[in-house]
Amino acid sequence: MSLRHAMLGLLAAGPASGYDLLKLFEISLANVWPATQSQVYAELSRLANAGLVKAAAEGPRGRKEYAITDEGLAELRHWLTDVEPKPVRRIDMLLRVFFLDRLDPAQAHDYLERQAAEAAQDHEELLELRETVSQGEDALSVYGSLALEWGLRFTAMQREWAEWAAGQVTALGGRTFNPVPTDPRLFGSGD
Amino acid sequence: MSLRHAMLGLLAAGPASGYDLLKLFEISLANVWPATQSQVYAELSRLANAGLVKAAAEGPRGRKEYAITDEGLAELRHWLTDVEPKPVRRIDMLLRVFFLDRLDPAQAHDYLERQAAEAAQDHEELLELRETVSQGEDALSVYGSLALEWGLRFTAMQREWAEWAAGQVTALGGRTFNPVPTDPRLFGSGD
DNA sequence: GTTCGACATGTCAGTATTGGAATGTCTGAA
DNA sequence: TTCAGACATTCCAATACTGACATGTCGAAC
Repeated sequence: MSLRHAMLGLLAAGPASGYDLLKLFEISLANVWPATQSQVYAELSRLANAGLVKAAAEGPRGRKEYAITDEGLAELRHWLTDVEPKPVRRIDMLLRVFFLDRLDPAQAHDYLERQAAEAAQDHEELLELRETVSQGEDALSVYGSLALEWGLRFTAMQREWAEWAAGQVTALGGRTFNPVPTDPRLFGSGD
Repeated sequence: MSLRHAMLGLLAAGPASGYDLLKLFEISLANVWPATQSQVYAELSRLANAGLVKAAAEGPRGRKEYAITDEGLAELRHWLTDVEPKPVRRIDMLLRVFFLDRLDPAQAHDYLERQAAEAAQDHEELLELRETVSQGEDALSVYGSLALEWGLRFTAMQREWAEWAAGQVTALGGRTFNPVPTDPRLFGSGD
């Protein structure tokens, strides 16, 4: 239910329409929780239905502004203090690492070097983003900069790891492996 | 379509039943791509339907073993070499950081300290896992250890970041912020 | 000889996410 | 004046994932 709480979090800073929220998602939260139009509008209805937000004003072009309710604010605080965040569970980039033995060592090495390059580029982009954003003094910018620092550290770590792993693959060379055990000796010592 | 390719990757090491695959997911891939029973059996049918695997043998208790086909092997290699992995997009732990200004500074600090502790514990668990697994000499273990090293670096990074961020929040104290801009001056210089 | 637990597969309803289509309004620039 | 582009909402079909339910078999230990 993180989308729901992300929307409550944004609305906690002031009333907004679905359209506004969508822009806020794109500008501030794109790197931690992307959301599509259909998701935002649908969830806004559910939120209103649940009494966590209420219609606050109508504007031109059918614009509908919503404001967070006391109940919504309580729910947001509850989520922040009492519910532990769900850890990231699926990492496509790492999943593939398990199957790199199906490739030539040279191809496996390339894969890891590509990941290093990708991480380096992401790192650069975050540095640029920091320049763009550092003017802002609002809360989203201040706390957002903590998140940005996480991204910087993450991409740096990923780049270093991928370089290291590429080196390991080269060191391993084209050696072959014992079969993966799937019989009654399942997951024994591998000998 | 990562589940599909994860299954092809496992079947590339030898024939297996849905039940076998489920165990392999739990033991080897739980930290990078968890899968449930219903997912595995359903995907196995689709894979067979698409000609990427074929029924290889039947055993007691209705056991059905599948083997990867040449087409399946080609698809696996194509996925590994030509399709870039999808980056992780949703990070619940970081999303919450954006809304920490809705809490007392003390509570925000606690949140970050809890994340540090969580990361430290995950790090310990991975160290234990490394001891358990290091006996294995099969390919999943060898390449899996590259993935494990990623986890070790990731949890170390996360712990350090969270400690740092907790310190930042304390340094910021209880200061207040400018409102998040949502009006015509949208996302200006924040002044 | 029974019974418990591991082996083994299949189905279902509910939720989250994606991406696109459909529709219409207002404003500013050419 | 007209017309492109931003503003603004709603609905839909397809896919992915979760957690539970249903069903049955085999082997080993008691």
